[in-house]
Amino acid sequence: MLARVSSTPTFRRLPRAVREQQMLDAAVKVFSRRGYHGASMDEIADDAGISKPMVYAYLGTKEELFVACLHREGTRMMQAIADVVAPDLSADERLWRSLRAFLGFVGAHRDGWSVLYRQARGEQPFAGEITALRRRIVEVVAGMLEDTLRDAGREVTETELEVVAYALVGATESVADWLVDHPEADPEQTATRMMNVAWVGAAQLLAGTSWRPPNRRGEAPS
Amino acid sequence: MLARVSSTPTFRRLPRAVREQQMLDAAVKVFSRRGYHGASMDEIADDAGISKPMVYAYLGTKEELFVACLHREGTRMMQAIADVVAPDLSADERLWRSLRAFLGFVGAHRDGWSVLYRQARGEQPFAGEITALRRRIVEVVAGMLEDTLRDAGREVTETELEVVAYALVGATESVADWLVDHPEADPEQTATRMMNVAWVGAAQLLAGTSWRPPNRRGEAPS
DNA sequence: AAGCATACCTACTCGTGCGTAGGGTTACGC
DNA sequence: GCGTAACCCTACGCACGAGTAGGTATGCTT
Repeated sequence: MLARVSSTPTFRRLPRAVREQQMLDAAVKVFSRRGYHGASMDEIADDAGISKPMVYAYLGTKEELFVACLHREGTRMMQAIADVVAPDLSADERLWRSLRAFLGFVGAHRDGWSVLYRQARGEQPFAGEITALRRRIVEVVAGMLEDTLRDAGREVTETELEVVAYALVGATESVADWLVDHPEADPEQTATRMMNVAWVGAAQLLAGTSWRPPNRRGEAPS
Repeated sequence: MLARVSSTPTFRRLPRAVREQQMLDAAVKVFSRRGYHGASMDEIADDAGISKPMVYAYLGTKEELFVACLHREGTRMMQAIADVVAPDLSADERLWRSLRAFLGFVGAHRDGWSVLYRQARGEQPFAGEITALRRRIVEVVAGMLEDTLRDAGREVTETELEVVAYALVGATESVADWLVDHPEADPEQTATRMMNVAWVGAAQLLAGTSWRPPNRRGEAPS
């Protein structure tokens, strides 16, 4: 039995920490391309240049591996935002910087985060985890809105705030998706456009300019 | 071999069209609860009160079955909107009615459409189909915006329009999700809130009130 | 009443892919 | 140099679930 005929002797044994990162890189890549179920542990192991039992030894089951991917990429994304946002900034500036950082991040890693994120929202085992993350983000956004609103001396119910925040978050996710499959688009400019519709809308709304349903024809009042 | 010991003799043979609907009902239910992969054909058949080969005979493979679900629910949703929108209405009224109908529909079928929709966006085989549908909707929304904008005598690039439309669509989807897991919420009122942020934002924006990125500190101009 | 199409079933095959048993080899401490 | 612990492998067991083969009963037509 001839072993390792030729090929670069890159088969050096590597410390655990390094291999784990390589595995995660491979996993993110394969999960993104094939989806959670479409991805096989064999392919991930193969892509990481390692054999399957190693993956199990280091990162656990497929489900745990996916969570680990989600966790790493999610943390990176949050970090990218945290790096540019300081708590002493005004609410609109905080929102602007977050948006900029977020779309910049998505644009820079066109696969990876946003793809995993979409995957996770569908699959039962992860939907909960993702929903929790999403809720945290919504609360931050709602907080920003509330700050501005308080300065303007306006009262709004919590539900109202929540819905508006959900709308903003959803809009941003959607625009991020758009960014992912428009490689020629500039994240910076896209962020500006997004900020336009989001902030102008929210600001005007909170300032009191509200839209009311028309009652023109055939709408029976109760 | 005793067959059918007791139980209601509901085991009457039913015409194909009826059974197909029962199967689709069961499929939608199971797919929503378990997700595409989590659902088994056995469970769907069981839930429909029928055996597996029947499902294959009438609706084809699992993938085809899921597409059939998507198709039926999607058509129902589109129909709910088409029922209340006439082409001779003003753009804002068209948008308002669509929104109202959409959130009303989602609210009325709290599982079903929106859950399947989320599922489909993640899985590779259906992502294409869903993206196409989504694009059509985005184009409709973009059309509404363009109409209004043309009336206001303002010029905007197609890309700008597309991004704003994507933002609006994403925001609506997100709010729909919120509605799904807030059973106590009123779709009508939610639609109004949504219209507030969407339309006021878009209208103000297209009227020329745009937000510009601040250039306060340390931002080197190119 | 015979014929026939359609509705319907039980009981299989078989691929796929997760997870593991059990064993080799390299580095590092002593 | 020698033990020990970490790294890494080939090869398998096994469950699960999609899809099917082949046969039975029922109602509708003539």
